[in-house]
Amino acid sequence: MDNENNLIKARRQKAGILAESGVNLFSNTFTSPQPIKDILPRGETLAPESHEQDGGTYRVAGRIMSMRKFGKAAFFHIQDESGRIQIYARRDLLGDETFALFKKWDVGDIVGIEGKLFKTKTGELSIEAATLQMITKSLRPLPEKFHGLTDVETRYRQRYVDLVVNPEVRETFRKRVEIIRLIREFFTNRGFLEVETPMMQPVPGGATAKPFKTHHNALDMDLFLRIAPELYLKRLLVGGFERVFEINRNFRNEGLSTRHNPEFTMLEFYQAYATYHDLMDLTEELISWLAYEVTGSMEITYQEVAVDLSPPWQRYTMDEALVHVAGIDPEILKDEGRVKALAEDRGIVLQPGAGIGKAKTELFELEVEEKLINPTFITSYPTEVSPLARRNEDDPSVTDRFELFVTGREIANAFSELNDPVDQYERFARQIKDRGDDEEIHPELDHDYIRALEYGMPAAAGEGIGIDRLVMLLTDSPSIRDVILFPHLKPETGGGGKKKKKK
RNA sequence: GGGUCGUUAACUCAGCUGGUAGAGUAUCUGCCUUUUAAGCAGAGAGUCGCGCGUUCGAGCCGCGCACGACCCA
Repeated sequence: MDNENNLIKARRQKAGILAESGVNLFSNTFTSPQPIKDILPRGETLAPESHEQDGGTYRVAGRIMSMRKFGKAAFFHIQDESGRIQIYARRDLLGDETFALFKKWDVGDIVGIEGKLFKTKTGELSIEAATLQMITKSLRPLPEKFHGLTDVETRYRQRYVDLVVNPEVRETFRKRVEIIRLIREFFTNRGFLEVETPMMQPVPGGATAKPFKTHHNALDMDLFLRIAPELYLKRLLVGGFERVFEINRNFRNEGLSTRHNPEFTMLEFYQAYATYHDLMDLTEELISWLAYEVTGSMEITYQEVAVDLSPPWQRYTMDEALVHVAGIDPEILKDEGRVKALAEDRGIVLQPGAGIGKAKTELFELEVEEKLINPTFITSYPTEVSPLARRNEDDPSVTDRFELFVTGREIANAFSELNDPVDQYERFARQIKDRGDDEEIHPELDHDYIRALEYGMPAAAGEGIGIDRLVMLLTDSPSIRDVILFPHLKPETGGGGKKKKKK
């Protein structure tokens, strides 16, 4: 072990001494401790420097987070999942032999304590240890108690340490769990069925993105990690499930950033006999409710910017947004040539085949998106950029689609679904024909999906909400890596001496 | 992919104009039975991310690489 420093050596030595004295360093006999949180209220009526008279013995287990040793006594804090409490250990109560072994305990060890409750003269509720048990000896020192662990790289790579020492990180991930639980509750209460569809797909579809490729050996066939569950969920509408949702991972083989992880969690839901207007109402209700449940208010702060999630939310067509938010003359929007000229004037490079719809979308992304701080629905997306959405009945150049933006970021994407198999086939075929060597568009057509549509899919609306970005918003987290327990990082091996040591 | 910044003890960080490595916490030893970042005295602990170069001499200057952060595409 060339990576051991003197701190780890000291701990190994202490562990050795304890083991020679008959201490089990990894015991599993201290069962069913009480949650620390349940004990804390008993301190409310206790006076400083007094013992609880009729409380009996308490039994707690957790990790030692601080240690103040004296010659013949010590104070330390232990932390379990629910909270933290101070323990007082004194030699005259524990006996010379036990106390001598106790002196080999370190911050980071996981231990079990039994004893009576009392309050110190400074008023802190504490347990006076009557018995002590080593449960797990820790061989690595925890980060320093005052500054804690702040190096983001180490925090992401060694999330287990981050979780031990940074309570706000534990809180963020508890909130993430709560948000997902509430989403399930919300949809289940509205008659939606939670389903699981393939993560490994022979033809990846439902989005425009580069997929990860894998291989099934026994079948000797390539498979792709899904970029979206959409086409399978809509097959379920064909099958007669009228309201379905799925919360699971999508995988996209693209760059990493504060907003992109190669695997990310998506909520997708589909409702038969509904339109995208219904989904706007539903989305408004869902997210404002989540904010209230999780943060206690619909008015939140994200990275020091105030965001009001109270309904109703602003709704603009893309053209309206270009006029009202970007300040573009509405006359220009009527003319393909002038829109393209404006786009090029703003530095946008349009592909040869691009039409007015693509140009408007590019202008929107450049001039409007980041200005949409409070939740805003953008509707009437050009058909050109919406291969799976239903055309608007009055204006076939746009689709019955919306995207939701909050703090300048896309949070949701929804549309009334295209269910005409002929139209869908033609759009797929055109995409494939025009794909060139674009890896974001799969060269094979999903014939089975077309076949499903030919059986008839009820009119429906569907939506996807990026859970990670939603959790970022509701937990005020600046990076997607702050809301994913184990975000993807490059391997830490290689020349780096520091990295090697941390391994 | 491009730019900027960062990487020094286990953790958090200093390190001047290039002159041979520092602090606090943690660790070890001694004292200490109501502490709260406990205290007092002492000690040990480093491949300065990696490599090449410039130089009498590099943590510091140059080039390349790795990893990370932020911004841009």
